[in-house]
Amino acid sequence: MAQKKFHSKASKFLYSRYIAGDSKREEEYDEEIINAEIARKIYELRTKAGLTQQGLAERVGTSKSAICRLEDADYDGHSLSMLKRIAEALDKRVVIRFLPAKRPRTA
Amino acid sequence: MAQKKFHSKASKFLYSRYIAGDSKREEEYDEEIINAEIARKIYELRTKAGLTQQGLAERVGTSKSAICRLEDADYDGHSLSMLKRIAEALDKRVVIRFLPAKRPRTA
DNA sequence: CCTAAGGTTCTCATTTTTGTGAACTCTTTT
DNA sequence: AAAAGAGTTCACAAAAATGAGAACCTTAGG
Repeated sequence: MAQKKFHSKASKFLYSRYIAGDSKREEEYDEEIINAEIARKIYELRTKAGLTQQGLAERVGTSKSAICRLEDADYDGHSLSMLKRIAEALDKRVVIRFLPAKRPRTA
Repeated sequence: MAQKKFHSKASKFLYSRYIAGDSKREEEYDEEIINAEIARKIYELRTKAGLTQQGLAERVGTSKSAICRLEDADYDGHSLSMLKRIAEALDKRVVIRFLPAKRPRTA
């Protein structure tokens, strides 16, 4: 039934970015990495909850295409309100933190 | 120069909510509490960085009134993109987590 | 082969968030 | 007292996210 496509996009993205060794522009990618991480987390939580995109969509009160969009690593439009809705639907809560900017510098 | 109004709103909000003993509807407030927390954190980070709303606004690339809005505990429109901009301006990074819904139940 | 489930992508109307300036309060400084 | 600095609030235009349906791909099953 399902496709063997895990969170392929997110992974692929993280890989290509991290391995690329583009260390000088890491900061620029930080933003995109956060998006990819969120996408992956949503995917993870959804599948672990045994839900299809359709199923989660119903719980959240939106459409499958909207869920799909959220699980796209390239999606840059995450809002806190949506994350909260997702979390609630999966019996989780969202926590936001401001941590010191990681500057691994020369790895 | 400044006003002696700390993060009064955030505090007031958290107080009134927590102390109210409205324990049966805590979940409903969870959402609002997150907003209040974000507002407080932004205020905290900004002042600790020795910046005025105007100063932070310039770094972020927006107006003082926009910053003021973000520090309002009742503001419900936080977007991840804005939080990332704020974080970047303050040399921080945003971390999002989905934690198990806290159900302190009968405290 | 045909069908259905799960997922992806596209488009577009609607809703929400952001940007901005103005007006106002309070406080400190000159 | 007047002016300037910091913060708040309001209103409205501009930009961005969401809602939703349709079309499409792929795999699993009958």
